[in-house]
Amino acid sequence: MQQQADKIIQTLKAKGLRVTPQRFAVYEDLLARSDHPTAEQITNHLNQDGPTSSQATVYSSLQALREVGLIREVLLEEGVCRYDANIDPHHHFQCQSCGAIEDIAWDQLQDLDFKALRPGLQVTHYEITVHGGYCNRCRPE
Amino acid sequence: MQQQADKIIQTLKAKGLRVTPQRFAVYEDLLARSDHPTAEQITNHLNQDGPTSSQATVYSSLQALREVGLIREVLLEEGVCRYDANIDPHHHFQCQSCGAIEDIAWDQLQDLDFKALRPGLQVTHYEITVHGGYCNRCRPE
DNA sequence: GAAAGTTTTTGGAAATTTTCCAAGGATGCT
DNA sequence: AGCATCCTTGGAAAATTTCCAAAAACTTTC
Repeated sequence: MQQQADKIIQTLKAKGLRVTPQRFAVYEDLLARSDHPTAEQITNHLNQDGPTSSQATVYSSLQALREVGLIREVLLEEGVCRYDANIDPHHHFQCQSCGAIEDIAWDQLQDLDFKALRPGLQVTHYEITVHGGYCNRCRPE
Repeated sequence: MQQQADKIIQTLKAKGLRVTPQRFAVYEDLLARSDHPTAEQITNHLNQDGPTSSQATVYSSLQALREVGLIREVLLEEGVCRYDANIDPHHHFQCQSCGAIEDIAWDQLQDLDFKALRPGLQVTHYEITVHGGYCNRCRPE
């Protein structure tokens, strides 16, 4: 695990961010989970064994990490901004029963052809959101 | 335009909603524009020539219209919930310069094949969000 | 390794957006 | 028209995010 910590430190430094315990913790937490937590969920998780990061710091850290491209937002529900440390291109699936979000690997869906779009519209990035079905936990038997 | 108004009234009634001036106005406004406005933008637009709908009513109307499936949310920016009266399946394009959102007709992108997804995951709906390029207003030169 | 110069953290206040509430008003049915 | 129900309203409340100035921490420099 020490190697993992070193790698996080090197990553943060490489992006020009100072390595503080709070920022480290936010990024480490996001890297370790795949449930696309909200800022509040991250704050609670970090502080569950004694206070380590204030609310304002978590927001600030998330913003800093997002600005340098280490994490990104996932917006699938009204009024809920979730975060994801998986910055490789990928798609999302949301369970229609419990709302859980899981990743869909990029190569599980074929590449799209944008030739039919109106001229002059050059695509830099796209993403597919899939609704329906049930996640592992909600699967009916 | 009278026919358009009658049609809106019939549509609302058919969904079991009472036709009030405020609810009519919210739906009419959304039908008439394609810029995916926020609740605040709708409120301001409706009240620009004298007060017609309170803030709470606009939110309430939007919620009622969404519950019966006449409008839907569009979530592309953090903390911003936009609304769209186009409920036919379609995709969205967001201009990377000004953030404007425009629709992409469903048949301009090929249908996706979900065979590669894990078993048991039946897809009920999906949607593609395209970032990049420039909208008509931001087109360079 | 201490001082200097930044950047970051913090708690609390403030801003923003959305929801709640109870009262009065409007709508659709008979 | 009368009635039951649903809707609107202003204001308060809730929920989420940002701002602020002071204190603390990180990095660099000497």
